[in-house]
Parts: sequence; C-alpha cells; structure tokens
Amino acid sequence: MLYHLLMTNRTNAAHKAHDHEACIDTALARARALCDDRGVQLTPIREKVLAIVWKSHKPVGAYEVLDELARTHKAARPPTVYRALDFLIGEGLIHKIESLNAYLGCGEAGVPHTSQFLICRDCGTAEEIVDPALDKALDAAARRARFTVERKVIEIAGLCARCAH
Amino acid sequence: MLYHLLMTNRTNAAHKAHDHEACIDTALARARALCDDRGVQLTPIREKVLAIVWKSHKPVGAYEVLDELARTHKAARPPTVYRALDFLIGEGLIHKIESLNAYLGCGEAGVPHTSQFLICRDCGTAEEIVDPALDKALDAAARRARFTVERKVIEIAGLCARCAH
DNA sequence: GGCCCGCTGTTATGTTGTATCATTTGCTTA
DNA sequence: TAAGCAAATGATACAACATAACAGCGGGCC
Repeated sequence: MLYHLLMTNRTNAAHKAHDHEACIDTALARARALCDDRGVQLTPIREKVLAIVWKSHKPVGAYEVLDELARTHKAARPPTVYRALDFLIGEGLIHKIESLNAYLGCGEAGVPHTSQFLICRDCGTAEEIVDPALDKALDAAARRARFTVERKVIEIAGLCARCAH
Repeated sequence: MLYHLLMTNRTNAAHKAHDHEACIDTALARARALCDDRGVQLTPIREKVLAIVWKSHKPVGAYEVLDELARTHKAARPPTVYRALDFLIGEGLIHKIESLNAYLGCGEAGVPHTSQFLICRDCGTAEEIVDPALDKALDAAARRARFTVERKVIEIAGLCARCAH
C-alpha cells in the first residue's frame, strides 16, 4: 500500500503536467498512514498546513501558509503555522528550503533519504532529487574532515529544463 | 604574491589554534589586492565589515556586524551593512550561510571554486572545504535532470572533530 | 560649470521566526 | 466522577533578518 503510494507520487512528481489533485491526495494519504503507524497526531491544522504546502511544487513561505490557513481557521497566528511546520518537518513530511526560507512537500516521506533540491529561479518550482552517489561523495568529504554529519542542506538554484529553452 | 597569500591563509584555516590576527590580515590584504585588480572600491566601510566577518571562523549575523560597525561608525544602519555584505558576496570575499542567515569570510577568495561548509552546532565554527569530486557529482546530478546550475548551496551541520570527542 | 555615477545617509517598513503564558481536550487513574 | 497530566492550540508580544525609497555628497569627465 505504502509502496504503491510512493510510486504513484514519484511518477507524478517527475512530470510537470500531472494531475496535481491526485498528487496532493496521495501525499495526504501517505502522511495519514505514516502518522498512524507512528502513533503521532496529524491534527486538522497540521493536515491543512500540509495540504497548503502541497498546493504546488513551489516552496511556500510560512506567512503564505498562514494567509491560506486563516481563510478557514480565523484563529491562525504565526505560532500556529510554525508549530505545524515544525511537526511536519520532524515527521519528514516536508522540507525547509533554507535558501528561500520556504517549505516544500517531501516526495519521499517515510523512506529514509537525503534529498537535494533543484530550484528554478524562473518558474519557482523545486524538484527533490535523491542521488546516492552525491550523498556518498558528501559523506566522504565530511569523513575526510573528521566531521560528524547530522544534517545536510543541498540546494541548487538555476533554470529547470523547461525554463532554460 | 596572491598565491603566497592563498597558501598562508589556507594553512591557517586548517588549524583551529592559529594566529588569527595574521589570518585577518591575510584576508584583508588579499581583498585589497583583488579589488584593486578589478577596479572596484574596497571602501573603509566595506573593509571594516570584511574585518568584522573575519573576526572569527564562525558565521556572523548581519546585526552582529552592525553592532560591531556602529562602535566606530555611529551612522551605521541595516542598509549600510547589507550593502557592504552584498558587495563582498558579489566580489567573492565572503559567503552567506543560508541555514544560519549569517556570513563567513571566504578562504578561497580570488580562486574560482564551489565551496561546501561544515558547520559545528557545538562550537559554531564553519569550515569551508572545496571538494572537486563532490562538486562533480553535483553537476552530474543536475545534468541528469537537465537542470542549468547557477548557484550551489551545500551546508553540512553536525559536530566538528574537536567537539565530537 | 554641469553632468553622471557610485557610495553613503536616513527613515520607514516588510518579512521571517520565537518566547511566554493561558486555555482546551482527551486520556489516565484513583 | 473528579483530579491530574500531557499534547495541542490560542493569544499577545516581540526578536531577528532584510529591503524600499529617496536624499545628499564627492569625484571624474566633457
């Protein structure tokens, strides 16, 4: 079941012209399943925030999430959003894009991985890629420096294939 | 001359217990030489900001720079600092550490390179490393995605060799 | 002199993120 | 059932990071 969801999502993410409704639904279903497995609460607010982040494949700012959330949840304030984002990051359901101070749905939720991001400055989309060779090279470099890795931020900015034409 | 400076600095940067006064002096001398070559102005404000960033091997926040700068330059305001930082980044004399919203002197100024950063969460120091293999792996990953790279952010957080003991 | 250009001064504001304490909710346990 | 507890949310205030916009100044150039 989880495997199926993963593959479905992966396929969608790989193509820009995809059924994004299905993309969101898949991500939410997977999130629900994961949280259920782990015994943590994907509360309505958290689920709504996750859905907002998944509205597109562009990283979304926290205050943009707040604006969206406030449409259905008048009491929403910055801490409401940041708590939900922190939870979602902690559960590996979204990533923070440090170079944009923005947040992006994780296309590999539930699968241990290190992501890299390709961020198009033209259309704003960010593609999450998982390249084990790159990850290994990074570990090797850290090891040479006797550095204990806890977190990796790899963000490549430029032009996506579509926008480079 | 430039080569000598580079090597001197590199040696210093590689050891934590180094003569940091010399480290700063070297960086400033190199910066002056580079700006002179390029016909751009390393004004007193810019040079002071560069010196402040080089005060340690820890990334420094813009407002920390501002506080320091204001000690000798009462008129300093946020734009003063951000303009200087932008200039220094543009000339490749400092780097911005995206995951910390902070700035770090570039140990390889004047040499075309892509840096990676090893940032210790314990002591706060950031080591700049240049690993061509890692860089190549990154380019290869981007190429596979038909992505045109313009900027790379590679920041590894964890524990440095000293702090991991 | 008159012009332009690069740099800095100055005021105000925009954007991103946290601290802190109060309240609610649902579960446990006596 | 009531007391107690933990997790989540509400609410207010503020801290930290960054930029917009316009004014003034000084040096080089015709």
